[in-house]
Amino acid sequence: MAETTAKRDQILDVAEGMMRTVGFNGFSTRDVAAAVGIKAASVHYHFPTKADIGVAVTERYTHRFLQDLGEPTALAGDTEKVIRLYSTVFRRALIRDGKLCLCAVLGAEIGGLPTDVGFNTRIFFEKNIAWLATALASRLGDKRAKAFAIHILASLEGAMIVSKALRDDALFESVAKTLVEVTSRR
Amino acid sequence: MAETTAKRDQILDVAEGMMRTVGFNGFSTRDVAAAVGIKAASVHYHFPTKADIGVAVTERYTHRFLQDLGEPTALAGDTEKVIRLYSTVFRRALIRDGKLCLCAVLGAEIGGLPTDVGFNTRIFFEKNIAWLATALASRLGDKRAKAFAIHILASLEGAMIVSKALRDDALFESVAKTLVEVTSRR
DNA sequence: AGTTATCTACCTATCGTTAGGTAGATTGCT
DNA sequence: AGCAATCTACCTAACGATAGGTAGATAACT
Repeated sequence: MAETTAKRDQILDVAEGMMRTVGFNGFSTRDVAAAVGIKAASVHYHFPTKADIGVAVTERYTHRFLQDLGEPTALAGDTEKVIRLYSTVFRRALIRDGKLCLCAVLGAEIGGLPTDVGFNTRIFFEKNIAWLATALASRLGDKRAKAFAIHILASLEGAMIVSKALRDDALFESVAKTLVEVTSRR
Repeated sequence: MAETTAKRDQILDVAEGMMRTVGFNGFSTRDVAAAVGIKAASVHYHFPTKADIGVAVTERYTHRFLQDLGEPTALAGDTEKVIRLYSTVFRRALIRDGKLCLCAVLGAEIGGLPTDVGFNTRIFFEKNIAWLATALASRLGDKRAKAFAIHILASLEGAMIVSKALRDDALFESVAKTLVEVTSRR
């Protein structure tokens, strides 16, 4: 049962990678199949439709992302620490994987996604705003925490896109740094 | 000569709209054709390949965008005014058109674009960073101006995506407002 | 033997693109 | 001014390739 799901996970890994570089409409199930070393028909054994792959990828991504973040209350509302932690999780995606945040890509093409995949994209954003708002609330207050939460999320998602497009990691770092400076000194 | 180019422009208008909602790989030349009331083959009379449409759309978009911004030196380095003007141009795209910035979408799926279209996407970002940096330089100094420029561009691009995905214009406004607060009070 | 995972082989729909043609406007030549 | 040549802007029809997806045989593991 441990090794049985290997191919299924491989499919998700490959599909996630492709979604994060070319978008949901930029690859085919055959591309995924070729990358994991099986035939296209076999992909459909694990996931009946391409949309199902999208749903599974987004669910797993959101779950992992929040797991990486940990408990929002663990940082005692320290704005700088929150931004540093949050930036680190994004940085891993961009610099280690060389890929954008899945939901930055999906959010950009949201009008062209299967309904369920679009829905999961929204869930990701909602959960992340909630996480950030909770993490910041104890010192900033609910209203200001919410505004900062959206700002942090938006800046880093945008920074990833610009940074990746211009192939310059320093741009992402610049945004992360400015974010700390500008929100801590208040 | 005035009416002759109507269809060509219509094609660009429709294609831009589609690129900004479903991404470059989310629509077909037939979709464009149907929307302008001609056949797919006739689209290729005006633009040999789909990539050519992408190139023309990105060129026109970048040109218009910079034209809307005007001269960067006209704002005398006033950070608040720069952000307000810049936000307004983005707001028009999001709230009036109900669509994302073209290059936010293209930047997100840059790995899946024809080379020339990806190239033009980069040009857009470069020119916008340059515009913002120039607009801010006289009061902030070159280094800080560059950092702020990237931050403003990234935040607003990201804000559009999150705002559109969650169908809540207030999120964009919140980022624009926070941006002013956080960068003016320095 | 039964389940799980994969295969071959195929289907239908659509993709971007091309070929070949046509009606009507424009141009160049006499 | 008349007429042939050319151009513009579209058309129908079809191309080969690829999309997502399905049915049924086959292999592998327990």
